Amino acid sequence: MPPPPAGPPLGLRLANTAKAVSQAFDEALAAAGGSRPSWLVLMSLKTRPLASQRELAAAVGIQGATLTQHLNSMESDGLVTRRRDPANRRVHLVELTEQGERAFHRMREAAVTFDRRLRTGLDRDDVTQLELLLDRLRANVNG
Amino acid sequence: MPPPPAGPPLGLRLANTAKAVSQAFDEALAAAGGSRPSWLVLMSLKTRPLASQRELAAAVGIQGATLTQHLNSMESDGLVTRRRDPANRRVHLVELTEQGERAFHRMREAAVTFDRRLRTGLDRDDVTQLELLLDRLRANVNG
DNA sequence: TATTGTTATACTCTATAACTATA
DNA sequence: TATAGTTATAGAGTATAACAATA
Repeated sequence: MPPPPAGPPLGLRLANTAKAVSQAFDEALAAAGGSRPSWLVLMSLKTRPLASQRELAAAVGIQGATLTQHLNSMESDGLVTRRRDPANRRVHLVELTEQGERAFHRMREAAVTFDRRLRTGLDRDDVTQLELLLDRLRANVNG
Repeated sequence: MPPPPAGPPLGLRLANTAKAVSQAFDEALAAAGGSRPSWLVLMSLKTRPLASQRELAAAVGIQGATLTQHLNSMESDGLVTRRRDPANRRVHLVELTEQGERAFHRMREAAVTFDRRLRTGLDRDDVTQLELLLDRLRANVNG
């Protein structure tokens, strides 16, 4: 069994890289007038516009009550509206406003630009390899 | 120029993986009675025991005032002591107590065990490759 | 004046528990 | 009773600004 390699442990290196990348991404989103949670919410809504808030929270990876907080801000910022589903009045349908659509497009552009920057100097094989390795790390901690 | 690959963008995948891995690591540290900031502080202190708080904050990657908050908790938990440097009384020397030493060893063991789990099924080339790719991502956003 | 560190305060993201409305 | 969502509250981690102590 080989000894572990030198330098900081893998988990710490991953965390440090993710921190640096996430900060840069958050700055890019902020420059486009957004934030990470609002971006994740808008992206999920554009993917499945009719999701209930429960589905939406699960898609974003947060609790329902946490989602409510973000939706409150987004609604008071005029990005989304909530109305009851006539078919089941317990369910609130979340929909993008015109302004929400524009915000989504601005953030998407920022995200695409950021991802291009992130990939600089990586060819397709590098990206595939990296994604594969990341998936294996996740499997190792989730198992 | 090839189109970007399908699926979530690279930055999002990195963030998601890092979130899952970080949560698992935080749980492992918590089970050992620690937390991420206290682990980073203790690790930095063991590496350079005489660092001033400014150096320490920089090593951990946080602001000086933020470090003070963590040191306050750690001091009231009996893990560290602060005393003025006789040579320059502006500087506070941070030192581990006996209890701090024991906490460090518990957390280190948890971290080593975690890293072993994280590497499951990865050979040394995989790890090297992953570290290389992470470094390139970081360089891309820092540049 | 400059440097080191602390205190006061606040922000963001998150969570849990108790609640309301609906079924 | 069960489900969808909200409100109230709290906690962790972070930051900035104003301050005290020291040089």
